[in-house]
Amino acid sequence: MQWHTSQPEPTWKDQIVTANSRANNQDQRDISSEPDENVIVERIYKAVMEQRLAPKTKLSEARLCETFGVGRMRVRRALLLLSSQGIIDLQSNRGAYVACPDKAEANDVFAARMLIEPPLVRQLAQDPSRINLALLTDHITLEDEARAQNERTEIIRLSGEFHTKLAQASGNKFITRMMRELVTRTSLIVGLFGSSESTSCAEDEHTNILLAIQTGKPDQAEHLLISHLNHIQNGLDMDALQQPQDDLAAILG
Amino acid sequence: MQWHTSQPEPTWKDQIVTANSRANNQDQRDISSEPDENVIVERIYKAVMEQRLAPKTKLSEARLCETFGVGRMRVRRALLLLSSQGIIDLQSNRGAYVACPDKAEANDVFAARMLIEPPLVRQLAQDPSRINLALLTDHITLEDEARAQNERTEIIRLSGEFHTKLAQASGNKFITRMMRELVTRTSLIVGLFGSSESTSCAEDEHTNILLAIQTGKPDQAEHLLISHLNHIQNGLDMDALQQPQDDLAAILG
DNA sequence: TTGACATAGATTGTTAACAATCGTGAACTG
DNA sequence: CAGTTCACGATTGTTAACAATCTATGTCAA
Repeated sequence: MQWHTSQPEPTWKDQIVTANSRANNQDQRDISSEPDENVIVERIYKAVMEQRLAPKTKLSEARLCETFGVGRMRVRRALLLLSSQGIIDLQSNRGAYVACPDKAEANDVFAARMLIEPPLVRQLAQDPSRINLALLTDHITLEDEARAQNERTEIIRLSGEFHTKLAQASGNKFITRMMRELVTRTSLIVGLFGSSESTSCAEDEHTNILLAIQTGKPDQAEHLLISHLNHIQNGLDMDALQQPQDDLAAILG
Repeated sequence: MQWHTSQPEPTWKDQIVTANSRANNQDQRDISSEPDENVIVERIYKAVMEQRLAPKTKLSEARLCETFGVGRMRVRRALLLLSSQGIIDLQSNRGAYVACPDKAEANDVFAARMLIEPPLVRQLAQDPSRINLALLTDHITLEDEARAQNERTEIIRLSGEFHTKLAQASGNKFITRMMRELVTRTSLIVGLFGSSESTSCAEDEHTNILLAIQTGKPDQAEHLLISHLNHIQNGLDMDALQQPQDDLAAILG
């Protein structure tokens, strides 16, 4: 949890490896031992979502190659894709670093979410019979289980992915991609600026939002979601450790 | 304009080359003769926005290499980025093809725009003094000029980019990226399903939307935009040429 | 001791040759 | 003649060696 005291070269190899201990056994059409770049992207994405990969962590090509047992080409393709999603920062001749959102970017993320998510849940609640409700109810079940067993990383990831699944429930590919990107950024932001207990707030807020959607109450659903987003944002201390973009702070930590 | 009778290998080399006849002479920090992959991405993006590159057009690596005078690596990186933006479809061992949205995807695009853009313009009109209004007024000027001189490709591109600039005016990086992607897809969709005159509708609608924003009328701005989007969507004939995802139709054309 | 400078190591960027795959067309067979 | 098979050319995917860049260490002089 103490990202802030980031070492110059943290040992994140195990973190990524264990992330796959329980691979999602669906959508896995290719069982070949050689994972393609999508698998690499997915694993790093998951590690970021679970706040196991700290911002500014260097992802060197050589390390990734031996971690995933892949050639350099696959790694470079994966890094390019991750950078296009804003998950990592690709610096020319200097390597790839986990993205480190600054204050302005954090504001943009929340502003974008405030713009998109309220109309989204309103729309979901307006016609709950036409959306993929099972996706959401199943998710709440997973969240409850993780919370009951106190699995920290699972809780953090699922807490964020609830919002991605709201978009998924709409069945709209573009909304889903956008939300996924915003939620990923939010995870990085919460890891950077969040208080130690605010990393996985929203105990029953997700449940209440889903309930409002299920029972077809657009106004209530929208209101609950706005409160929820405000709650997350208010739990941040934006002046906490405003790190500069270069890696000076990482060395001085 | 007759995309529909697509040849197996159209000669699009000149189309891309001429696209750069008037390179945007800003944000061009590197004057080296070797364009990096971003330039390639930008040129192909522009060609798609101007509906000069038809859906399903094959973009072979070798051709792109000689077109841009670049090594294969740059081209492949550019293609990967374009595919991550959904502009092209990257098929394993078969090459890169300009994306060809189907009916379902078109519906998703308009649904997403209906969800995002109305709240966006409403927000812009709520506080017109805090946004980048010059960006929009300048754009309208460009649009009028292009229309006055009857420059077809310019009109088409600017007509789409107005919406991107609405997002840009908000100053939000994420909204901008999302809108850019949606607008690009819309351009492909209009080219595929649009009637011959509906490709550049919205003669003064953009002007009126901007006016409502400038004068601080959120309700009117939102209403005008919704009408505008409906107008675009209604100008399409979704059963026009519902092409299959594989390239059979291209051969049989 | 401190600073600049130079060199060595490590890391990333690039290139070219090689391997694998796909599409096409000719030849063959029923 | 229709359909299948096979082989060739073209295109994409991969690898490994090479080049360029950056980082860090160590030396030397002030």
